[in-house]
Amino acid sequence: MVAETEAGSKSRTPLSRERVLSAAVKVADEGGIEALTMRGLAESLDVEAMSLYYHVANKEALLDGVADMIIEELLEEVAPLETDLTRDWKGALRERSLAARRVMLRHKWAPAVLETRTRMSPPLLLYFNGILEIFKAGGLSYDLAHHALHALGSRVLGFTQEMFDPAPGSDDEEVNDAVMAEMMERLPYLVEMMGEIAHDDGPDDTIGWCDDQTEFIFALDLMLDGLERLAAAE
Amino acid sequence: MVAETEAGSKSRTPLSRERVLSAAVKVADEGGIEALTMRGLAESLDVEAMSLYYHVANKEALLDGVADMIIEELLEEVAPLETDLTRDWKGALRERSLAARRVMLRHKWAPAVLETRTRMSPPLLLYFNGILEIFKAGGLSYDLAHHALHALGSRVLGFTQEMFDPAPGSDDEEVNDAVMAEMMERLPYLVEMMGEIAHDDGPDDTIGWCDDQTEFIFALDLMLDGLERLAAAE
DNA sequence: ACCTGAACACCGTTCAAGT
DNA sequence: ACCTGAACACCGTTCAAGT
Repeated sequence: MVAETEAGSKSRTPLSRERVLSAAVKVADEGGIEALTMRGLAESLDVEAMSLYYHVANKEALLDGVADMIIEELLEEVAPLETDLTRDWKGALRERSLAARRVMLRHKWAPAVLETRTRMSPPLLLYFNGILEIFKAGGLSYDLAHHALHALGSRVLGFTQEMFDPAPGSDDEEVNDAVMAEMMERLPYLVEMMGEIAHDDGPDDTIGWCDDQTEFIFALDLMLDGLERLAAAE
Repeated sequence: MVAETEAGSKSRTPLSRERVLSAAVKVADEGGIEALTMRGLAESLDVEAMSLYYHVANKEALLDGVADMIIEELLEEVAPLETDLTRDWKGALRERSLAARRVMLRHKWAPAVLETRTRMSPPLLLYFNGILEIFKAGGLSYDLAHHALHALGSRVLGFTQEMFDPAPGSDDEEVNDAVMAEMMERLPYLVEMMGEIAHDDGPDDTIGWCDDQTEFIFALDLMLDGLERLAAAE
């Protein structure tokens, strides 16, 4: 009787490290990183929690594996970009950073996870090697390239700490005059800035206040321009 | 009979929000952020875990409070620095960032906690207002100052993601030739860089590889110089 | 080789109750 | 007003046992 193959809960495709990690990414994508528990992950795979331990050592190792999944996706996103590095290393690195950012926007939980990983995994080494290739094509010394890697930091991986959510209590119209007056007094520059910037660039997104993409690019270009200048001076 | 005041475990000084938050910082300083549990914190205060909930709403609120404690320490560290902003805004901001970094080095767990806070607390607003004051003294427009805040990001708060620990398995001398050969082939730029940089700056720290302080300052100056150039062009 | 059940040592948190 | 005990719903993880 081999009929149980299609009988629903019985004999599902066997677990594997790959399947566990993919499922983990999916769980985090759908429910956020706090949804990624060993027990919840197991359930999403229609398996008992303890079965996972046969394929990953523990939760830390699971997160390490998940981080590598993201880096690999990043390598794929970046693969089709490689063209004439020698002609425009700055543009190449810019494109690469923006590609990385696209990946991170698909997995909003990923930056936080990557930041907690400390080990240097093979795919990450590969990724950094690719960035160094761009620097060398541009003629930077290894010394400058090394500093540049640190300086660009998480930006070459596609994320910056976005600092703060849209607004603390943006729905409270109850900013009474007393509070406002005190803010004017104690935080004059902040208040003035908010007044000035808010009008600036029209109603492009919901709040029209801080456009992450714009700020990401601003910082990226600021560093790339600075590096170019340093490279020229070497 | 008021003698129980000195009788040891009885009638200790009563809890308060301040005492809870200070104790929380101390626990994290001594045992790392993972030591900061409601139960552990309570024990350090010689109190039951549930007593904490009278002074903080929950653990998130506790972390919010702890983050504010750090920002306030930061404001104190930065207070004695204020001098002639108009003459040298870049230097002023540089000093401020380095002061902030000193605070973060005293509380190594703090950057990770601050990064998870989303709300804009009063002390944080005050801190940002101070930075804006510097930008304005330097003649930057609010538009540029706003971009600058985003670009400098966590650097004005004294931290950068230090990326990676000293080494993944730095104690294994077992890097056999096969592995090394494969690395040379797949990661030529990384291998070459490591060879070149390692010798560079002598045996200053243990590994002599990545000096966080140096990299922090490199990135900081890179951005400040870039901003200065943009400000001059405005 | 791969998966599981029962159990352990931890979490944060509620709620009714004590002083 | 401030603190507590007992209990609940969750964690990650071990270990001996199943197939």
